[in-house]
Parts: sequence; structure tokens; C-alpha cells
Amino acid sequence: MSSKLTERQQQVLDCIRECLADTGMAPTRAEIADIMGFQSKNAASDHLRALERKGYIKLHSDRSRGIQLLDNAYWSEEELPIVGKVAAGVPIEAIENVERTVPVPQGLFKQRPTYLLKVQGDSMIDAGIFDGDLIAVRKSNVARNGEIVVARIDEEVTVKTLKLNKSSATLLPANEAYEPIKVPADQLVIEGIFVGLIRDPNSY
Amino acid sequence: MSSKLTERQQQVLDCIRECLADTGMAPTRAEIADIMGFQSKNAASDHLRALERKGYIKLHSDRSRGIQLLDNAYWSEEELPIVGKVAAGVPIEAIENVERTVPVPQGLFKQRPTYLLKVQGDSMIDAGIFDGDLIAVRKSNVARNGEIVVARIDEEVTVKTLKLNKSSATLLPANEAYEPIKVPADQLVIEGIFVGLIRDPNSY
DNA sequence: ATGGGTACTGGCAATATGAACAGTGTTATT
DNA sequence: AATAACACTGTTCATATTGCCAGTACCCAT
Repeated sequence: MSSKLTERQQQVLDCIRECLADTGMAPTRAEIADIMGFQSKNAASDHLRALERKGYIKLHSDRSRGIQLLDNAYWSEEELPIVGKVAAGVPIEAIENVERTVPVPQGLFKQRPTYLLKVQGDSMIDAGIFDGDLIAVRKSNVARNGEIVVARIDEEVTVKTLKLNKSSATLLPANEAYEPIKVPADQLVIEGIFVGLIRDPNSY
Repeated sequence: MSSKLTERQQQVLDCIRECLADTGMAPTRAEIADIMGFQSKNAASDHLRALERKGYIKLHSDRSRGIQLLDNAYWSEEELPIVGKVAAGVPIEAIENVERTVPVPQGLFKQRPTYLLKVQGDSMIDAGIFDGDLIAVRKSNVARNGEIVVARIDEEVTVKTLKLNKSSATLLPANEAYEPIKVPADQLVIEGIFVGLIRDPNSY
């Protein structure tokens, strides 16, 4: 259907999306020009016409901010992949690991998740994260003290609470049966931050 | 927080929601007046100012269509109401109790929830249901043994695991600090069944 | 080499829109 | 009886915004 966008057009589309997410209003041509760094409003106009021609937006003529996003329901739902059993050495975002996708609406969680991870094991049971739960993860390689993170140590991925010391980090389980894991700061790879949880008691 | 709306103001708010859902654009004062049947744009202006004062919308001055819906997501489709503190005697689905709505996509949970309930207290903590969690509830007046239910005893609403005996029922908490509640079958009112859980660690 | 799509600058006119001001009438509260 | 909030009509003015025309320049496929 919708033909491919050029890099610039994609940037303009992203810019519109951001405005929408930010203020709830579509931008004016002048605002787009301002954000994108154009000297002329008409540059934005041209891009908008291109985006409409390619089927990504609908322009309501003579209406202020009359830009309507089409195709992907950006503002109703976003399909997030569920990353399942993570094989050793495979990056967590590898497509091979995607079991299925689940629609997660924007704004369900304060922080927007990048993907979902199916929890295995009960090491975070005292934090209310159970085996089989889906956790919403925002991809990030940094995290703050006390946050629940998805971390990788030696090709293994776990969910733990992050405790930061001066030169090392500790991954804290939430289950007495498990021991805290102390990791030198340079061996720890943060994959993402826990931003939400979804549990379905009827799931299989 | 946000004070109560008059009927007219509610209608104007609905009108804005519809415009947003329909075209992706907030309406102008003239459009509101047109839809609502006002002869004067200023009638719409007055209502908008009232809505802003009461905390339902944000008006961006001097911007066309500068109406931003606050708190809840603007594009209502599969929005489920969050039922908060349930006052004694008030039916759980009373409109007065609706704090806000959250978009929940169909298919997120195996069983489709009817509403969301914000959990208060830690009586189900061992079942991974924490204070502040949102639980998705399917309205039902029957439940099977072992299911986690939303039940009402003497005008009070609680979330517990249901244990059915011959002539009575027991509501089982998941916290050692709480005692099981034995209820004659005819005094127990099932409000709904626990069908899912949503947790946002960043929610205030 | 020619035409079309992309990616802009710059400017102008028409209109869409918000804001402010001056009123009228009703209802609820003090 | 006075005050405030509500629910409007009607008008004017400033400015926000769109739409369009005229150019320039680059790249790609015929």
C-alpha cells in the first residue's frame, strides 16, 4: 500500500508523532519547520504533501493543524513483541526469540515499553513478579539504583533489583531462596528497565 | 482534584473526545458551537475555560485547536473504567467511583475484563497482587472454586481466593497476617472474577 | 538531456481561529 | 437581597495558519 518513506520524510512523520504524544496537537507547518530546522514553512508543506500522497497521513485542507495520522494505529495500540526464552549469546531483541506480539496501548504505563519479556522462575516472587508474568521492559543500557532491571551476565539474562555501589553492582533477587549476585561494573550489561507488569491467570 | 462537571460541560467534553477520535484534531470553538448548537462561539469558549479550570483539559493559548485532554487517554475505544475506593452500599459500577479510564486492548487477557479495580492493601501479596496494582475484573455473580474473586460482604468489597465448601464459602487471603473469612453461601455476593493484572511501577 | 521526485528558501494573500468586550437570563447559595 | 456560577448571544480585532507562486539545487532513470 503505502510506499516507502525517505529518511527525511520519516523524520517529519516522527516529528508529527512526537508533537501528538507531547501536546495532543498536530504541529503547524511553521512548527514542523522550526523543529526540523527549515527556514521555510513550505519545506514542511512539501513533506506533508509527500506523506499524504504516500498514504501515511491525511491532510484536512484549510484546517489548522489538520494532520491526521493514518495506517498504523500509533495512538491506539502498539504491538509489542514477547521475548521468550533467551538463548545464550543471542541478543535479547533477536527476531528469532519473538514468540508472539501483544497489543499494548500507549499510555498504559507511564514509561513506554520497548518489548515484553516472559518471566521464568520465581526469583522475584517477593516483588510480586511471578513465573509466567509478562514484564514490560524499556530498552536502556543505564539504570538507577533501586530500579528493577533486565540484566545480562555472561550471556545469561535475568530480572533483578539493581543495587549500585561505588565500583560494583549487585543484582538483588526478591526471594530468600536466592543469593544476591555481585558483579563488577564492567561485566554488567543492562538490557532494560522494568516499567510494567501484565499477568493473565488464564494464560495457558 | 478535578471538580464535578455540569451536564453541559460533560457534553462539551464528550464532543471534544469525539472530534479527537474521529479526525485526530481537537475542535475549534466554532466547531464546538456548531456541533452543540450554539449561536455564539463564545459559549464554547466559556465551557472550555470551565473545563480547564476544573482540570479536565489544558488550553494552549493562541494556538489553533489548542485543546489538550488531560489525565486519561484521549482516544477512547476499549477504555475500561478504573473503580477506586468503593463506598459502602454503592454498586461497584457506579459512575461516581470512576477515577479514570485506561485503554485495554481486547486480547490482552484471555478473558475480557469488564472493569479495572485499584487494589488497596496487601492481603493478597503472596498471590503477587500488591497495593496499588490494577486488577482486571470480569463481572460475574458466580465463580468456581480456587478462583480469585472480587467479593462483597456486608457492603465491603475485597479481593480474595474463593474456596467453596458444601454449604458455605471461604475467602482466602494470600498473606499470613490475615485470617480466612468464612461466609454463609447466601451472604456472599460475587462481584467479579480476577482475569488479569496490570502494574506500573512508575505510577505515582 | 530531459523529466520527475526530493529537498529546500522566501514571500504574499486569504482565511481560520482565538481572545476580549459588552450584554441577557437563570439557578443555586449565602 | 446580593453574589456567584452557569449558559448563553453578538461583535470586533489581532494573529495563527494554510495555500500558493516563484525559484534553486541535487539525484536518478529513461
